[in-house]
Amino acid sequence: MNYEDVMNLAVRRGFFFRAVDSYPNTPAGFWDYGPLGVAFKNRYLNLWRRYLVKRDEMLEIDTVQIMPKAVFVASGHLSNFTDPKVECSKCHTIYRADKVIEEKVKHAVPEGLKDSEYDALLAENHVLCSNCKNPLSGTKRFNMMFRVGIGPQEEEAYLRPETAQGIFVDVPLLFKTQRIKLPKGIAQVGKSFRNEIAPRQGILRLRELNQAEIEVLFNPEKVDLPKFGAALDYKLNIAQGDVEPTPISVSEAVAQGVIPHKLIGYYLHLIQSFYEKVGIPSSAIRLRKLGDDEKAFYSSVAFDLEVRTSGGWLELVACNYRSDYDLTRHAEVSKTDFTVDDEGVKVLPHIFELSMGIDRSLFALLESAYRVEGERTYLALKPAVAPIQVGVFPLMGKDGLPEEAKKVYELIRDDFEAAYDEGGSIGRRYARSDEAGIPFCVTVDQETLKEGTVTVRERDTKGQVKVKVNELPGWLASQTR
RNA sequence: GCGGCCGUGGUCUAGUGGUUAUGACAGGGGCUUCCCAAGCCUCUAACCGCGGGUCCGAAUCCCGCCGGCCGCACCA
Repeated sequence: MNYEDVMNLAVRRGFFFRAVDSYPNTPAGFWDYGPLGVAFKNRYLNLWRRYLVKRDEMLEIDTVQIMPKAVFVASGHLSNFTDPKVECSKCHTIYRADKVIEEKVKHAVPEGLKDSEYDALLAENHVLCSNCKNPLSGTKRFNMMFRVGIGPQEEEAYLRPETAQGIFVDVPLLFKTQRIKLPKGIAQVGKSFRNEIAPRQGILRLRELNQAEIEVLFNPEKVDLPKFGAALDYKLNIAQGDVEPTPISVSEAVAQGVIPHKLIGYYLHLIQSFYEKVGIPSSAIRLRKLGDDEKAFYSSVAFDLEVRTSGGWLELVACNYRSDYDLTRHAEVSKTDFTVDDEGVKVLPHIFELSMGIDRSLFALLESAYRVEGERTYLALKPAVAPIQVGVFPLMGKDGLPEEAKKVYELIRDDFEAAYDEGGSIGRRYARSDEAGIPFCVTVDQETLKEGTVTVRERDTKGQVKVKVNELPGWLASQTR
C-alpha cells in the first residue's frame, strides 16, 4: 500500500480529481474535490468543529482571501517569505545567495541583506558556481505569494499564504463586538495560496490548499488556568527531533521544560486527541518539536503534528507559539490599537496556533483506512467521518422491493448521508460501498415486507444484524456519532 | 529550477513507421439471479499529454512545452 494505490482509489471513486484536467498543459499543484471528497471534507470539518471549536468555545470566522500589501509587510511574509537566490549562468543551478557566499568566505553571512549587498559580496569574493565554476547571475527573489492587482490601478495585493492573517487583522473588531474573555480561540476554515516552486506528490503539496486554523489568544501572565488542568494527565506523543515519539504527560512535559506551560500542553492535547478521535492510531501520531533552524520566522516554540504514512512522517498541523509577534507588527504598521481588555487590564494577547492542513489530513485518513483483503478493497473509515454513512439496497429488483427500499431511503436521508443503489448483484453493491468507505448497508428483503425488519451489514466485519425499520434512524444515530 | 526515466478510454494495458488503435476492469441499458464483485445480451468511452518538425505515411523518429516518478534544491 502506498500513495499511488490510495490516490488511485480516491480518483476512481471521486474523492479528488486533478484540476482542469480537460485542458492540456495545466500546471501542477491544483486539485479538485469530487462529490465523495466534498462529503468527506464536510464530515471531517464537522468533527473538527464539534471536537475543537465547540468544545473549547471558540469563535469561527471567515475572512477574505485577497489582502492589501500592507498586511503582508506587517506579517513579515513579504520580506521573510522570500529567499535571495542566484543562478549559474551556465548550468542553471540555483543557490541561496547567503549560503553560497558563506561557503566561499567561511564565515556567517546574514540572511536579511539587500539584493545589492549580496551582489557586492558575490563580486568582492569572486564567488562562482561550485558545480561548473561559471559566473552567477545577480540576486533575485522568488516570493511564494501570488500577487494580484486590485482595481484599474492594480493596487498591489496578495492571496493569503495562510488564513491566520485574516484572524489577526480582525482582532480589534472582534473584541469590540463579541464580549470576548481571554483565553479565546478564533477559528477559520478556508483556502490559502502558495506559489510552490515545484509541487509534487499531488494532494500533499498544493498551490491552492485548504486550511483549518485556530489562533488561541491569551494573556501571557495567565497560562495556568483551571480549565487547562483537564489535560494534565494526558500523554502527548512528543518527539524531540526526527525520532519515534515518547509519550509524556502534559504535567511532566511542563515540569521538564519540554513545553513552556500548561496552556500549550492543553491545546496540544486537544489536537492530538482530535486525530485519535477521527481514526488515526495514537501510535502513528507524533508531536515533533522543531529546532531553531526549521521554525517559521514568527514562531518561538513550534511542534508539528505528524502522522506516519507509507511515505514517512507527514506534517498535518503546525502548532506554533507566535507570542505577540503578529499583533505587535499589525499594530505598528496599521497604527491601530491591538491591545484588549483582560479583567480590567490592557494586554496585547499572545498567540498559540493550531494550523491544520485539511487536504493532507484527509489523505492521511484515507491511507490509514485503506485495506486490501484478497479481491476486496475497502476504506475502514470511522462512521463519524465516512462521507456516506449508509447505503440502502433492495435485495432484488422485483417483488416490490425497490419501492419498499426507497421508502426506507426517504426515511433516513434527511438525517444521514445516505445513498440508494439497486444496480447489479447485492455482492457487487457491497463491494462498491466498501470502496467508498460506507460503514453500514441496509438491505430490504422479503422480511421487510412481512415483518418490517431490514438487514444491516457492517463494512469491516461483514456481519449482519436485523433492525426494525421504525428503529433504524435511532440505531444509525447511535452507531455513526 | 537542474539531471535521469516516463506520458495510449475513469483505471491497468497491447501495439516501436503503413488499412476504421488491442484487451481487461470500471461505467450505462436490458434479461435473469440474489446476502458479499455470478451469468448472458448490449452500449458508451482514447483523434495515443500539447504544439511543431522529418516522412508518401507517425501512437511509434526528432525538437520545444506541460505533466508524472526518482535524485538535488525548495517547503514560509
